[in-house]
Amino acid sequence: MTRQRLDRGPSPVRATLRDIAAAVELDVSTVSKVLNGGDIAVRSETRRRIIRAADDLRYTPNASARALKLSRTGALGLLVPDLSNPVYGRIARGAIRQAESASLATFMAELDEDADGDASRRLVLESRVDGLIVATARDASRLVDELKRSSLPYVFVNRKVPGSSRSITVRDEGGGALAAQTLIDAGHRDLAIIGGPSSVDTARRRRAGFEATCASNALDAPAVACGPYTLAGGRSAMRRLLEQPRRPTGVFASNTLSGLGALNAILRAGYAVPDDVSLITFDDDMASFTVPALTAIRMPLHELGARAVSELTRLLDGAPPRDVEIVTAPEVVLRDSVAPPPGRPA
Amino acid sequence: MTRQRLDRGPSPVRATLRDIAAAVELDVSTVSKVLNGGDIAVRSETRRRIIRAADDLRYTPNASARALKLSRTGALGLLVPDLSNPVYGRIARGAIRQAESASLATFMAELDEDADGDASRRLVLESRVDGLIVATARDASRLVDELKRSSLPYVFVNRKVPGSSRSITVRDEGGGALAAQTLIDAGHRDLAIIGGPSSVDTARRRRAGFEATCASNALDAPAVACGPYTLAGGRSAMRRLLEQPRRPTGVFASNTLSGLGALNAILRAGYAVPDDVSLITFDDDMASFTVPALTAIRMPLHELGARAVSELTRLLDGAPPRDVEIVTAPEVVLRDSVAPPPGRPA
DNA sequence: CTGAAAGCGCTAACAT
DNA sequence: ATGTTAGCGCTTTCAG
Repeated sequence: MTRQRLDRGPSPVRATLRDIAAAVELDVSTVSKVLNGGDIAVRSETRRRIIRAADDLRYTPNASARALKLSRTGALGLLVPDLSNPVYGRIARGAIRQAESASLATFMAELDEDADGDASRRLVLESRVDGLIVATARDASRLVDELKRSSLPYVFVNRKVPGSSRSITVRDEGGGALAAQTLIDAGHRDLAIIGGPSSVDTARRRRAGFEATCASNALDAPAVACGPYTLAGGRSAMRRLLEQPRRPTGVFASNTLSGLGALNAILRAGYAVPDDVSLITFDDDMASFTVPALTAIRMPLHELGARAVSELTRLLDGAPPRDVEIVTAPEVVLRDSVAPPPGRPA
Repeated sequence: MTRQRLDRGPSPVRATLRDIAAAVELDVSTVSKVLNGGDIAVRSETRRRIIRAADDLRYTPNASARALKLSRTGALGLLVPDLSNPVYGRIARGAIRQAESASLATFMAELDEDADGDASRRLVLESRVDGLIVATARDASRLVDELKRSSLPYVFVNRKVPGSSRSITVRDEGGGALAAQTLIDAGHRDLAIIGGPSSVDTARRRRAGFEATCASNALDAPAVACGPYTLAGGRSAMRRLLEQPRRPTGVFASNTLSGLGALNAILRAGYAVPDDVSLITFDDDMASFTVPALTAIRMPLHELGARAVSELTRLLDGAPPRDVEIVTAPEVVLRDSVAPPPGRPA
């Protein structure tokens, strides 16, 4: 049996190094060297011929072969809880683009509703990825165990994980603070916050920032109504706030859905926004669609995703993990839901 | 130089077939056979030992090696225009889950804003995927050329492509028809539609269904205002409709953003929804967040994504491509924006 | 400056 | 019932 590979016919589906080598009558190893590094000892005439042939044959290296040889796949995994949530969509966008500019392909998996994170775990067990970005709030301890065992680089995004310094976050405290300041600047002194579950660290940080700013402006502590970050959660939290003896005039809903729920509750209770109560919300996704359009705090989610990837590539290069807080300041997007409190027009 | 591989130490990062073979003192090929097919000629005692060892060593086959050998990667590519659009998020969800249940990993890339679809093209050129799902409205001819040349299976999702029978779609006509019927059932006779760009085939189909239902109910042809599927587009289309001599009492906005824009325009023009004009919109994503909450036509997007994957796997199995229309009927989600026309209470 | 050889982990046709 | 062999496409010493 000869070592010669059978002729694959006139139009090979995809050119390999061997095809190029044959075309220029050189060895595949030479071709490989030229096509990879740039600065190897090779006659420039030879180099030209090789490059030319590669071009003609539309050569692209086979990712599997390279991965097998190098133990590097050129791919990363991005794990999100829920793709139909635009917040994760925006984070994913940022990540995917950054990955592309680092020539990494992106596997995507949903981590919630995925029993034991099977899809994600397979990505690492089958060595499909060089690293993982975990953007889920849910407890993923099974997966994280697997990650530790496999010594695969990974980062968390938008959540701080105790005992693990590899979290990429945005300035949620700053966002909360900005919300408070915006209401205070409009003249409000009776503030309230619709918070999230205390188990969610972004929720805690937003609230902390809000409360700190109230304090530093010598206001009474704001009323607090917490609940799940859902439409219904925001609605019922808002109802509770409206029933308080001293009804707040400025309310911060610390999440998009909460904000929409809150608006809903206010309007249905017969109050006007912003005439009776001002409302400021978090994350900018649907805020412009309501009537009145909601003033909102916008976080640099796109950058968050991008940064997660660049931190991951740092790890791939051997750097030690670290926590990163995106310093880009949150912005307030002024729309129609914040005005001076009643009886105190601007 | 010996052919024996160097000892990798006590705790190999990831077990290979060779490790198992060593453990049970059999040949790797035997181990491979047992772990792959189930029904090969192997002593059941041997089989047990192998399975056991594989289990103990937590063996998972290396995807790159297998891909290289089999010319099958076990991965597919999902190309969407914009991940921050919840419509594509929902399609992606459905696709990813179905892929998982077919043991396929999912690469994700955005096709818009990606010069020449480079990321997507690399997926196919580098042989990273077994097939592609193209869920983008944009012209992707460069990519499609590449696909044809590479003879890689692919399907389009949510768009019919002329001269190509591999489109997975939902019943957009049915959705349009259902919108019309809903308004007609509420008593409306002066209908209008806010349509999309005529270059978008889903937009055309929604409109066709709407108009057909008007006709079959012996109504005058509805007023039509087309524009881009954006908030501003919907707003300005609606303004035009409101300025017409014979103002429509029932309006169908054939896209989510258009619907939001339309609501906006109506309210700002000083009309009430649904008292002065009823509004029904398309896609259910943000419709429940508005005040009043919008009645909407909900399409089976999740199923659309899932079906795209199952059609793709059919192609992978050698079946010829075909167009598929998801027969699951659109649903109307009744909320608060549709009521009988003014002067004709229920 | 270029080539020969070995091997990444896996599978499959062909022995034995 | 199990083993041998070859090779997928690539990179990387090491020799010439």
